[in-house]
Amino acid sequence: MGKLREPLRELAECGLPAALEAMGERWSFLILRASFNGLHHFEEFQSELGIARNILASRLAKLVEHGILGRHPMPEDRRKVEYRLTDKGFALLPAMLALRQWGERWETGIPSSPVLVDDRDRKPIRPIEVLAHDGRVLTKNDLMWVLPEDVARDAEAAE
Amino acid sequence: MGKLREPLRELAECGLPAALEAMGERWSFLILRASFNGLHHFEEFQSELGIARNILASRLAKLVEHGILGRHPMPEDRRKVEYRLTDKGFALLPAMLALRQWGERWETGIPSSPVLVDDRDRKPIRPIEVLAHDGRVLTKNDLMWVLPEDVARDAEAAE
DNA sequence: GGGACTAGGTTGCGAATCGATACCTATCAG
DNA sequence: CTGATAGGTATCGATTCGCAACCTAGTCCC
Repeated sequence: MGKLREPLRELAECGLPAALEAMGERWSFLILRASFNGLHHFEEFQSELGIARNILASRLAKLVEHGILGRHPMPEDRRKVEYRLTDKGFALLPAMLALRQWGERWETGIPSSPVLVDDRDRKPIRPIEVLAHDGRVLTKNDLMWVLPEDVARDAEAAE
Repeated sequence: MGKLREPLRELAECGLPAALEAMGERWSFLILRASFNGLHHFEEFQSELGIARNILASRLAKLVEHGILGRHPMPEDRRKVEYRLTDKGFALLPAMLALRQWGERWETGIPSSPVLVDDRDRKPIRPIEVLAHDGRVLTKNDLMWVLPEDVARDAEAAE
């Protein structure tokens, strides 16, 4: 990726700041992970994560506000509220996995548990990687940043 | 992913907390993005991101300490220091892209710029997704969490 | 060599955020 | 009615953030 012509001083618009606005706080990803793992209730998050109640309340509210979690009061026990991932929240799975996988590979060294598998054959998913249009795995020197207007048009049939 | 047998109360060990320890602060990902985009110097980060100088100094120090950025004093102008991504830092690219892509899709709606392309054909990379062992794209209902000991062994030849 | 300038920080201080703990309000079970 | 449970608030001290001013090498130019 040294292939960049000029340093591209203008980082310009990018979804990253927006994503960080929703997910940037320290506990947000951990709450999300807990959601992915099937936890739904305030007390479950609290005791699993050991987070302070006021912080948890405020993070849950923020995640709900951003449409990442849905807040569903339970009709059969009106003390209870279920927090469940929305589609938008679910769409954070690749980001969460990529981060987790990085931590596993470069920080802890120990394989995470539980593991996400394809339920067809129960084999673990592939590591999250950067792939080319045609599926090749791309590494450092295969990559290049360009402005959208310089992107090769997709000639559908082309080869 | 409702396929989970029991809610897996024990989230157990996972690389995520470790990753967040390194990258969990608000500016860390933005500094990283700037690095990916070819910025190398303190003043460049500062003026590009608009971050306070003391915060920038402390984030850079932390990223260096975690081995995500390397700090290289320049021999030909000894006032200057270059911060460059290490391999470990580079390995955060999928996480950064996944987050950015999520922000783009679910928050801003506008395509990010610059765009990362395969330098072979200049076509944009694929979106970051969860893939099965064999490359199929997996969605919500194809996924399942299991404990590592219950994972189907990789019979190499199998089908 | 001397003065101006530049790169990369550090220091101080007020404002916002975090975290632990205690408390509150519905609801439910017996 | 009584006690326990779920999901929060309120309070308060400890951190962290963000702005601005300042500092220190090293460089540039004459």
